[in-house]
Amino acid sequence: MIQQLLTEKSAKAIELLFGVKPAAEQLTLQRTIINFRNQGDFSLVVFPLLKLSRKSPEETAKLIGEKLLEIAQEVESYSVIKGFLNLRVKPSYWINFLRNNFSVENFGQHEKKSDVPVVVEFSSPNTNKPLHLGHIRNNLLGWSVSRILEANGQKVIKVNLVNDRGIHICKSMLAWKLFGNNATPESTGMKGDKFVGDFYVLFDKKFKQEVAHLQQNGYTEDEAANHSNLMAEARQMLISWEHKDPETRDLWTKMNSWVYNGFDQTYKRLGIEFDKTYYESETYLLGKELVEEGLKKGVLYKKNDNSVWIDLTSDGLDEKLLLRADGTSVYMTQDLGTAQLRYDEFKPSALMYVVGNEQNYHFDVLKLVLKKMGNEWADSIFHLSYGMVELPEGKMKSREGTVVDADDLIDEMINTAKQTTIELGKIEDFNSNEALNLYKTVGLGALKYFILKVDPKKNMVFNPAESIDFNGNTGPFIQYTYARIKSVLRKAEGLQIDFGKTDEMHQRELSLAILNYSYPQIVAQAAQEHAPSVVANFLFELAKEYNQFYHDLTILKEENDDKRSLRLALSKLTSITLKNGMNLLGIEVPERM
RNA sequence: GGUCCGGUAGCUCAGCUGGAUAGAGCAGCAGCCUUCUAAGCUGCGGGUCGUGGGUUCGAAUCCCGCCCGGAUCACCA
Repeated sequence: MIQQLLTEKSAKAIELLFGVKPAAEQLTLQRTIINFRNQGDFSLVVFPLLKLSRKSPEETAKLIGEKLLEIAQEVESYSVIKGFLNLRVKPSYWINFLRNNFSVENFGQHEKKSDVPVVVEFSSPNTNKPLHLGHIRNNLLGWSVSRILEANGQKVIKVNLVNDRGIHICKSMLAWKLFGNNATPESTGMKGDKFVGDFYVLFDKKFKQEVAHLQQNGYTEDEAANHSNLMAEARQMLISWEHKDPETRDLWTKMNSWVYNGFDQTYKRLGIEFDKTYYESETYLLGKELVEEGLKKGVLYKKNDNSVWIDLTSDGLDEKLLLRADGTSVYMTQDLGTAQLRYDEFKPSALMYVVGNEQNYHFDVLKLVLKKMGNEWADSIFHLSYGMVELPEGKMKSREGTVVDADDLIDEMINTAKQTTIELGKIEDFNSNEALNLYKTVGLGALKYFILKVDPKKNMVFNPAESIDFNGNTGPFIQYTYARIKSVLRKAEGLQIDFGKTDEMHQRELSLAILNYSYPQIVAQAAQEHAPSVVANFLFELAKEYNQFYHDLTILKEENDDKRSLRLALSKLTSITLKNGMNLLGIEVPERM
């Protein structure tokens, strides 16, 4: 890596000049800022070195620059501006890099690191309502982070944990039973998850009516809720379910299968799949044994009513319930159990959970409880906490009907892509199938990029009133750049790429080469930070750089064979980098658009 | 109230392991297609980086106080 090499040689130069080896933190080598790119490619900051040199910044920089010309064959020239030593790397270095990499299809893929997998859990929907924009962010993040880890040579197991049981599921079941008239998704022509979701909403509506009615008869709000027949029936249904009552179980199986059918369609459209799906109905009893164990070890304790707790106050958290007085488990108990299950099953190097930041506390507790019970592997638990997607006026609220439905949004994006494409007159020679594929690719590309370009940690704002852009820092911009390059490459087929004795490069060529060169480092950084946004922002920069290159220089019409070869190689490599990078975001890239 | 996260241009976001004159995109204005795809390129206007202190040769970036916004502190999941 050239940065590392230049840093090492600089250290050497300093040692030779001033007789002292500089500390690592005294050596900052950065990409030369854009305004001074004509002066060099990388810059060494000399201020921290003045203590060693005991000379002015300018003089120090000059001395180091001269010395580097002697001892670093990669350095072509230097210039000094204020306290910055700008170094120009010999073009032959980049040419050599291009020669070796310009047609490497898996450019950016790191070598396999180990067979020990990382387990990534994401999506984890409830089966009582359809997926919405928040789920989309979760799914895209989980998918993309998995791809990024894979690109870094790690083995990844993508798992989904479906929340398919509980009182909320019983609510939609009960509503269907009481008010559904045996309707089905087939009989109504509805998507299964939407169909079931409507009954969940219906339950809530009927329940509120009942409560309001009771309140009119003199009950307080709390009393009314407690006297609700509907709620009592839902609770009874949960008990029946837990007793494996056949009729209840049949209804449950039937309605869940409708939901899964709907989810599968959405996952497929998003291009997402899992290696393994867990169901809470099968795992919700796990964790009780762990609690027994914890009691024996004295890590947990029982209160008078027989409920089981852990005291985390000494760690700055609170007391946390793990088993109710009646011995039933809570969310935390289940999660302890599934974590243990997953650890036993895969012996992974890390257990990753892609879950919204509203659950930060939950995961702090989860990790701590496991740790206190003596599980060293608890340290490998990583909560990939992401921010909420909000509307300009704040949170999405189902009550106010402001929740942005996943399918609707996808439809809308594909539709906009269609309109835009037709307006621009891009598809005269496309057959209908090609055209449909293009709309899908571009529409989803816009949506996915829009979401993934934002730092996962941060909340983000989505304004339904403005459609997601197709120009500027967007997915379609990058896709367009790719298609543009492919068009050039198609026309260049048969041309020999052979850059014999090219020894000088245009600034645009240089920048493009260096950006591509840094892509593998970007992939590593994205993995380290668990941030697809790192890749997204890089790709935008690269696409922008290519468009400038494309605008300023000719490629096919260049008559000098060496220059044309260099530009074709740069084009080819850029297309590969764009494609591979977009792939890490789960975004497809069209050959023409 | 405790804990955690955030506050950068009208809007959406980069930059945050300290380094050069704080960057993009959108929106606005002005240009560039008989030339490899104009979903592109170029230019203009737009900033007390919430605020007050501190550390440093140097602070949007690190530390402390305060203000504002959000999340969370459930025998819901």
